Amino acid sequence: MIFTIVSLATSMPTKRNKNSYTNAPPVGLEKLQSSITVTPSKAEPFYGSLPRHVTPKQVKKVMDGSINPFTNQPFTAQYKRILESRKKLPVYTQMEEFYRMFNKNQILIMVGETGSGKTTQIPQFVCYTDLPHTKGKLVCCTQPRRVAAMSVAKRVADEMDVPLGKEVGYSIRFEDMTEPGTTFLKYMTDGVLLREAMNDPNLTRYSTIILDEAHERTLATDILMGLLKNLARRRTDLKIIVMSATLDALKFQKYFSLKQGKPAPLFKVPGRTYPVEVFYTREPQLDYVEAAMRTVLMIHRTEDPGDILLFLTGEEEIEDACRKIQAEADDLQKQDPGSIGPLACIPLYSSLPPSQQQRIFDPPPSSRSVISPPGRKVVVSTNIAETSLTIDGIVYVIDSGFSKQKLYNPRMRVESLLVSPISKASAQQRAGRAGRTRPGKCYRLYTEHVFMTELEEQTHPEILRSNLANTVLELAKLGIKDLVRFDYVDAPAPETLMRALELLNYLSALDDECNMTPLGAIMAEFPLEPQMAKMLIVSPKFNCSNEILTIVAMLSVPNIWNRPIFMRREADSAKRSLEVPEGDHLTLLNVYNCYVQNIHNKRWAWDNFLSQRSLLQANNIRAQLKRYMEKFDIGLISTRDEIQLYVNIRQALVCGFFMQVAHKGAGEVAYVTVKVPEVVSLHPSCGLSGESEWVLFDEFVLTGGAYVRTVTAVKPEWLLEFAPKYYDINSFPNGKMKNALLQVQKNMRTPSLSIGAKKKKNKSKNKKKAKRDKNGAGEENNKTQSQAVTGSPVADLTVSLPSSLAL
DNA sequence: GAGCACTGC
Repeated sequence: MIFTIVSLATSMPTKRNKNSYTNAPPVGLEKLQSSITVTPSKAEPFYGSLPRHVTPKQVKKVMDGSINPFTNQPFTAQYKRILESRKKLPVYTQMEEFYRMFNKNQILIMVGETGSGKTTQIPQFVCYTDLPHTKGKLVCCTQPRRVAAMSVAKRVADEMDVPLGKEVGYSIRFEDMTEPGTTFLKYMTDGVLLREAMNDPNLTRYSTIILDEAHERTLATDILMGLLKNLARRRTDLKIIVMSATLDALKFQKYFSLKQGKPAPLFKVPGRTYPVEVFYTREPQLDYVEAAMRTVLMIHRTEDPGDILLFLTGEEEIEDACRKIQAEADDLQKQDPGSIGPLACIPLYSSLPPSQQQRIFDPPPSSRSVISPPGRKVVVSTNIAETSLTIDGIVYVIDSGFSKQKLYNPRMRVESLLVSPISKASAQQRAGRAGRTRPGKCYRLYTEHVFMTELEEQTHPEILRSNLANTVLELAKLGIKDLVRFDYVDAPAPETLMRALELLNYLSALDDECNMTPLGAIMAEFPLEPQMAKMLIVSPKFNCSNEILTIVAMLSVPNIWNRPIFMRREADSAKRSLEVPEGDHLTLLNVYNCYVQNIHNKRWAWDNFLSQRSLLQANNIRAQLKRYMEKFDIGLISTRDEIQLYVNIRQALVCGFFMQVAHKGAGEVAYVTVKVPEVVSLHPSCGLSGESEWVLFDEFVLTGGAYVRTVTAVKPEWLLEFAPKYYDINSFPNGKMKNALLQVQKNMRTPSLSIGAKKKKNKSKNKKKAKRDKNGAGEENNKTQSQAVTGSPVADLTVSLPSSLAL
């Protein structure tokens, strides 16, 4: 494979640039510092200052002073030390420009590349002029990830010389490190701010809201942008800063334009990274995994010391590549130990246990002898290393050009993962990972032509790739009635919105005019998918809310089953011993109960091939949801008799998941999903024993084939009884499914028939009818889909509310 | 008889 050097990655400043930051402070700053006279221990450094009228000169004076203006305590030596390093950040040198723009404008777009210091400094700058503590307000800064919110808050607390959780804090799910009345600068995940908006649409607590990493376009950030743009008109005192990477700036400037045709002002700060040389292949590569392996070995043989980061798409691919690279590199070294050093290949993906993930920070292997060259570390990673994790010492990046991306198919109502080409922005981000500690190289396993002509500029924002049921419910709770005309940065497909509305209507969360029902208002408060929220809220009616609470928590965490490659048989047999024959949902309940019984046995999870991390997380989520249940006075109820309990649970499942049901007629091989017919198989991990004509499932996955995963057997009578609106038989296309349901309905009306007789009758009738209906069923299906969207009056609204709810 | 890209409440 031949690479050609084509370009230096754009927007990477040269090394000289960097030195100018570290060695010599900008002229203006130097002058200013020497002219500052430190006022000795004056009690109020901000005495007489008005919020938003503080000048940069005053700010610098206070920063360089001896008294912390926010606590009136003397600054520590650590503060002074950190301040000196802060002064070297690119953003610090543009403080005056920032204040000029911030004081003059309500909305500001800010662009700052890696290393500019925007995430740590801008919120502090804002505090120095906003003086939120003087008016009982807060400044907040959102992050897409929990870890970032926590670690940045810690850093900024140190920089401001205050304990974390006091003046500076953070708020993430399960953890609120703030002190009401004291905290005035709060880092938080975007999801938490969105939750706060649901209870206070004016976000009155905040004087300034900063959305960081807006270019990542998470669902929560996108919705927040829409809300804030609107809120800015109602609350003219609120200031908004949207921070992003360069490429998206103009889009955000136009979106946040307050006056027609006048884009929002842009504040731009250069980054501080090293140049990265980019190489492309001359020819397209048919097999990128193979090409990647050859490139790793080529670098190892011929390039200077420095670690390698290789981007592939998923766990299996990564483990496979690691084994092969390791084997080949070991061979090479054996053959020629004098000129080739040892190589350590380390996999990285999110489902890896944390101890394994830590390995990426190990130093490269040391050379075996004095004459042999130094060792090299190769990290083979998913996209997790693109944004979430930073590895120091990476000099070479190999970019396969692919990643797994979530896609939503509104017609099939299925979210699935698909290996897809990355965007230019993503390719640039990957390349940048090579230039964090010194100049680096990036090898792209595709041609420059492909890069220029075939890659999209940006990765499609999440809002265009997701099932929006949850988002639509949140918007409804936020009082957004007209979803189609909501001011999205990028509007989702109308069909996706229709699907969400349809689901919420069937769940009785929205009425036929799309008004939120009392039930919907409570559902929106739960941090759950609408199906699960509904199921949990109605579960006291079935005397099993205690158990449904557990099941919902277990369904909210990543896969709990460990299955190590060399111990599959043992893992499978351990799983079998925990399985409940009626269905996987009951198995999850059983696993959780066993986990709690053995909570003091640290080896229990390990011995049973279960993920300790997922079980712990389920326990956390269960506790949080339990608090919500108490808040809404939803009773925790159990049923003593286990047989009855299991029936009750399966009935409660139907109340949430009646749209996720598949049917297999007698004598048929495959299951077919209801209403929108798709042929599906039970996922091999499914523990359901025996034949079950009707099954309810949690997930529909498209991997190789169409599978349903986490499956429980249900009775068709329950479908008709607990979801009469969806199972309105007239809305079904003629065919086997309709006949089966008609038969069930008939039997429900004539309960005098014995069970045995019922079964016989069913069978013979179904067969005859099935033959008649064989033709033309496909056409009918299409009709049903469009009918389903309009829907009929909410028949089961009254049934949906638990009697314990006084509404 | 298959496989959880990555986040978040």
